[in-house]
Amino acid sequence: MITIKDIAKKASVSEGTVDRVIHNRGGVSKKTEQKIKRILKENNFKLNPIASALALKKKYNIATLIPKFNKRNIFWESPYIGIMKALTEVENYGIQIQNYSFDQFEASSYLNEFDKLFSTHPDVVILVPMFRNETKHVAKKLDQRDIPYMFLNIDLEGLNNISFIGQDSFKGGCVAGKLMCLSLNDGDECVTVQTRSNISNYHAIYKRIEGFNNFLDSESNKIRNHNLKWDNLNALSAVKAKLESCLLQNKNIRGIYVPSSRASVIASCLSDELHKKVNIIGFDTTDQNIKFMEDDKIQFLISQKSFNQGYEAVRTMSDFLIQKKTPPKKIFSPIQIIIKENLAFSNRNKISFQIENANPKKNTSES
Amino acid sequence: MITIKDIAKKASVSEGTVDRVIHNRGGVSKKTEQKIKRILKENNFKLNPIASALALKKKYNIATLIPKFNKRNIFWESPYIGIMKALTEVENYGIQIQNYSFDQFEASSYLNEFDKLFSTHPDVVILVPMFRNETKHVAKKLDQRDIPYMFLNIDLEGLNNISFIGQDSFKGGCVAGKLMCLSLNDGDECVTVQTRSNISNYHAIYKRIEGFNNFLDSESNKIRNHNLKWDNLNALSAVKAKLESCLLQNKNIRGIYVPSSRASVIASCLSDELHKKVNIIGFDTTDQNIKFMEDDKIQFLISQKSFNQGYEAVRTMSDFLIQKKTPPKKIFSPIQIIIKENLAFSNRNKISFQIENANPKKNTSES
DNA sequence: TAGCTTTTCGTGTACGTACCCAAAAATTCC
DNA sequence: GGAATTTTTGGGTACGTACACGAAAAGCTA
Repeated sequence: MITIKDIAKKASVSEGTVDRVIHNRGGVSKKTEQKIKRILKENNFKLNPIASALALKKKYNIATLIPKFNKRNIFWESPYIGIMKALTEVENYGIQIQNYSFDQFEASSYLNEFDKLFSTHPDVVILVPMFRNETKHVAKKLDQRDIPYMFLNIDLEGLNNISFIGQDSFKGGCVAGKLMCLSLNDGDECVTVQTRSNISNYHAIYKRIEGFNNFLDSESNKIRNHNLKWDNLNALSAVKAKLESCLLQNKNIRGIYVPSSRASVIASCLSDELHKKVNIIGFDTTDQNIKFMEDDKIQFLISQKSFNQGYEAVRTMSDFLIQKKTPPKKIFSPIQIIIKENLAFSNRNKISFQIENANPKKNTSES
Repeated sequence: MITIKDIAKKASVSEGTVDRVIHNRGGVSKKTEQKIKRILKENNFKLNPIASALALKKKYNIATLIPKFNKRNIFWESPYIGIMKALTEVENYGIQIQNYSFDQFEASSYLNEFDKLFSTHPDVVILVPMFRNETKHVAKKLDQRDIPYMFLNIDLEGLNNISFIGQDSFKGGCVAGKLMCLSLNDGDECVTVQTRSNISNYHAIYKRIEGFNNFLDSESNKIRNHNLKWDNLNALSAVKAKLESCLLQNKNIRGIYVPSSRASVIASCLSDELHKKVNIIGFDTTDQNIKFMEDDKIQFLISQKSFNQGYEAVRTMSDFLIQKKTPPKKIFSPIQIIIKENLAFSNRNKISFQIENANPKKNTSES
C-alpha cells in the first residue's frame, strides 16, 4: 500500500505539499503540482480512509425526519432500524444522527418537527416527504441554506433533492398485477381496495394502482377489476360490511388487491369461508401482515425492503459527506415477492440487528 | 466518545495499563485490573475500530476456493464479484484475499488448487465444497492446522466449518412448487428436468427436487409431475429431441421445473409454439437466464443472491478476524422470486459495483 | 538489608492523514 | 541591491490504539 510519505519521497517534496495537492488546498507552484499529480496517478494512489477518518476530527450531522410508528401502524419502524444499523457502522467516521419523527396524519406535526431539525443546523437531511405542499416549503428552506437532502421511500418530483431511495411504485403495481393474473383462473374477477384519506403516501398508492391496472389491461384474457373505497380503515365494522356485500354481489371475485401496507386490516375483516375463496395481495412485511400470511390469509406481499432503505440512505449520505461521492439521483429498492414459503428468509438483516441491540432508542408514539 | 486516555485518567493509571487490561495481555495486578474493568464497564467503553485498524499493522489473509466461471457457465462469477466488492470495504482493515479457482467438473483440480492455497498459510478459508469426499480430506488438513473455514453456497454436514452461507435448498424447492401450482390450472401436469452428471451441487439439486415434490404432495388437488433425465446438457440436439417427444406424448404438461441454474439450456431447446404453452421455472439470475426471461421464455427464477453470498462471506470472516466475532453456524440467503417485472431491480448492488470497477481481475477459464 | 528476580507499570513510538505554523524561496517594490 | 511582501514549502503535532522497552515497585533469598 502506497502512502503519502512514499509519494513525497518519489517527488522529493514534503508530505505537506503532497497533502495540499491531494486536497486542492492551493499554495503549490504549478510545476510541482503537475509533478505530484503525475506521480499520484502513476502509482494509483488512494487515500487510506481509515487514517483520514482518524485524523479528521470533523463531525458530520445527519438529521432524519420520518413518521412515527406505533403498534397499529408499524411500517416506519423498519427504515428506522435500518438507520440505526447504518449508524453503528459509520459513527466511527464521525457521523452523528439526529432523528425527528412526525405524525403521518398531521401536516403541522411534520412542519413542527422540521423546524426543530432545521434549528440544529445539520449537514445533510434524510426525510420522508409525506406532504407535498409542506415539502415544497421545507425544501426551499434547505435550498436557501445549501443543506443537501434526500428523500426516503416517497419520491416527489421537481425538487432539488440530491437523491431518492425507494421502490418504483408503478412497477410494484405491475408485479402485483401479474401475481393476480397468475392466481386467478379464467372468468375470475378481482377488486382493488382503497382508502380515500390515505393522503400519506398517496402518490405511491396511486402509482401502484396504475401499474396494476396497466398490467391487467395488457393481458390478452382480461380480468375484470372492481373498486372499493373507504374514507378510512379505522371503523372495522363498516369496512367489513361493505367488503362482504361486495363479495356477495360479485360471486366471481377471487382476488383482493390492497395497494397499501394495510392488507392485514382487510384480512381481519374476512370470514374463514371467504378466506378460502379469495386471495389477498398486499404490500410490505409488517408484523401484522406477516401474521396473516402465516395463517394463509394473505397470499402475496410485495416488499420494498424498507429496512434496507433506511440503511442505504444513511450509508449513501455518509459516503457523500466523507468521500464527497455524489449519489445516483434515484436508487430503486428491489421489488420482493414474499409468500409463506420464503417469508422466514426475507428479513434476516433487520432481525439479526434487532437481536444484537436489544434496547434500541425509542421512536414510538401512542397516538 | 470516551477514549483509553480518558479511562486511564479516571483510574489514575497509564494508558498502557488500560490497554493491557482491554486485551487481556496480562502483567497487571488483580486490584488495578478489577478497578479498570469496572471503570470500562461504567463508561461503556468501546474501542475505536478505526484507530485500532490503523495501529494494528497485522495483515490477515483470507483465501477463497471457488469454481471457475466462463461464458457457458457464468453462475460463479456472481459470488466472485461479491467477494471483490467486500474486499474494497475491508482492505484498509488489513484484510488481504487470495482467490483460487477450480474446474467444477474435476475433483483433481479442486484438490490441486487447494494444495496451492494451503501452502500459502492463510488465516481463514472460504470455500465451495463441491466434492464431498475430497472436502473431507481438505477439511481434515485445515482442522489439523487450526485454520478456520466456512462453506459458501453448498452445505456439507458433519464437518468443522465455522459457518455456512447459502440458501435453504429444500425451501427453495417448496417455493418453486408453489409457483408451479399457481401457474397451472386444474388438470395440468408438469415435468422435472434433471442432469445426472451434475455432481456439482448435487446435494442442493436433490434438496430442491425434494422440496418441490413435498409441496406438490401437500396440495389438495395434486398436480402430476413427470421426470426427465439426461447424462448432461451439452448435447443440445439430444436434449431437444427427448424434451419435445415428452411434451408431445403428454399433452397436459404445461410446466417445466429446472432445479439447477441451467434453465436457459432447456428454454433454448423449445420451439416458440411450445414456449407459448409451457412455463419454465428455474434457479439463479445468470445472464443467460435473464435473457430468456426478458423474452418471456422463462417465467420464474428463484434467486439466491449469490452476489451477496460472496460479499457476506468475506464480511463475516473479516469480522471474525478483526473483532473475534463468532459467526452464526448457518446464514441463510433470501429466496427471491424473480419475474420479468421485477428483474431490473434484483441485481442493483452487483451491477453498480461492476460499473464502478470496470476492470476486475480475471478469474475466468475457457474450458 | 543488600542484592537479585519477578511483577507491575509508564513512556515513547508507530500507523497514515489533516492541518497549522514558521521557514525558505521567489517575487515585488523603491 | 536591499527591504518588504507574497508565494511556496517543510516540519511538527494530533487523531486513538498497539506494543516494545525499560523503569519502578514488589517480592524473595541469604
